[in-house]
Amino acid sequence: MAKAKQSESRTLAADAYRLIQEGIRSGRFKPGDRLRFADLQQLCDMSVTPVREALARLTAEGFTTLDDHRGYSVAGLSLAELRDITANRQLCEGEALRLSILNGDAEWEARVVAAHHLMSRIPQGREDIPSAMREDWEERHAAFHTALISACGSPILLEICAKLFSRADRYRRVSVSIAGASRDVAAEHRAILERTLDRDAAGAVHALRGHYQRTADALEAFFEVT
Amino acid sequence: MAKAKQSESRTLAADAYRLIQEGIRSGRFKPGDRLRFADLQQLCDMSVTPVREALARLTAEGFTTLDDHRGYSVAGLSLAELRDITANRQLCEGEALRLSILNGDAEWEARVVAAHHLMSRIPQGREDIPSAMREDWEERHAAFHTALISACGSPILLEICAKLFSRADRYRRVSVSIAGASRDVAAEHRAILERTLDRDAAGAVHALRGHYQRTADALEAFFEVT
DNA sequence: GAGTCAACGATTTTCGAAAATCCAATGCAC
DNA sequence: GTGCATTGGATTTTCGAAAATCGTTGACTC
Repeated sequence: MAKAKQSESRTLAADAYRLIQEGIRSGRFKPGDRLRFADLQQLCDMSVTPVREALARLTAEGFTTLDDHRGYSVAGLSLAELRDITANRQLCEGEALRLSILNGDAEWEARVVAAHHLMSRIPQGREDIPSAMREDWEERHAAFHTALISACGSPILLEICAKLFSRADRYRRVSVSIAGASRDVAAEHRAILERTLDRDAAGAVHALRGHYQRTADALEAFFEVT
Repeated sequence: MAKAKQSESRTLAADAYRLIQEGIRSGRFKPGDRLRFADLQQLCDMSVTPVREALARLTAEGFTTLDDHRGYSVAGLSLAELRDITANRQLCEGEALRLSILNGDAEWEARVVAAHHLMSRIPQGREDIPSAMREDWEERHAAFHTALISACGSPILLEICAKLFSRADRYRRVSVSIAGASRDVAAEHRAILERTLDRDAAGAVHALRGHYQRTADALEAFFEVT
């Protein structure tokens, strides 16, 4: 009887979800890898049922794929998908940002400024910072982008954006080493922030779309080589 | 030992998914209803595991909601959500249609024309047609809208649109009786078709957005009364 | 009478094993 | 040697029961 202690969450299935997702995002499980239940049960220290539920959720979010009676695998990465994700993020987050600028109040502005500040306190481009710090930056980076669109007023749009963000995350992590090389990411973020606070919707959306485009281009260059 | 015969699909979980979704869309399970495993097991004639997997999928798609340790319920319907779904369909399907017009070839045009023809052969506005026929029309209606955007070149966008479509479907079914009352839905579809074949992207997108707006308005009127 | 707490019943969640399915390897006919 | 059916092992999928959890009832105190 495996006696997993349900450390942080309310169900074992939720723990399994986190563990497996982490394994995929960190690269422990590589694209295309088959995910055997026996292995995952051992990793998560629990029975098959919660693992199965976790995989169902991960599949719905595009992290894994399911072949009937052949089990689950880690979803593959491809240039085509990277471009597709980018295009849809530009569309959806662009619109969400536009709506936020239209609807957002002073509290929203405060959230955006605060999130940006937290992110700017950690240098991202440097190579020598410990990975724990990098992890921290990723988190604050995500928080900044979430704050930007948080006043759009559309729960569904926010959900779509969140899913696209976490899907894009896998691509970002593949190529951490080259990410900040020749770009001034901080300046791009500042530009988005300034135009947002100026309530310049068109300018802010343009800056955001450009930001994503440059991120995708950098990753694409990395992919070509590999 | 329940011996479900796995009629059409490759796994029992897939059968359960279909059965429960049908139960929700048909109104057998009403918004807010709690979905007890005991009931669903009896309905589907299978054990708890595949039912659980089906509910996980349905939850990811917005048909049901999950409270930890309190089980699943049918997602509620609300005016706010209807408006939200409509707005996002206008955004996403609008863009998908624009891209399709940009990229689509003659084969795509043929698919669109064919789908429209099939749909136009069934009168939708009439009250006295059997529900089986109405079911048929719904199917062809969905096929028409799918065909319109099928050449957009973005699998992710197509997936988003499909999910939004099936979510909107629940609202449509609540109010079948008033649907075609004071509108000429067929004319709206024709307008979309014509502008699409003319490769008039802006016009086609405008017509599509208007189509969804009017659909939502009609449903909204129904909701207000109820 | 209002409030707290323990025990119960209903329900979900998880388990470990059985059944079903797939893939690869083997044997056989031609 | 090639093609086809068959068997075996590995893996997924499903089962039925046990464990955990929640909401409620009822008793008890203040």
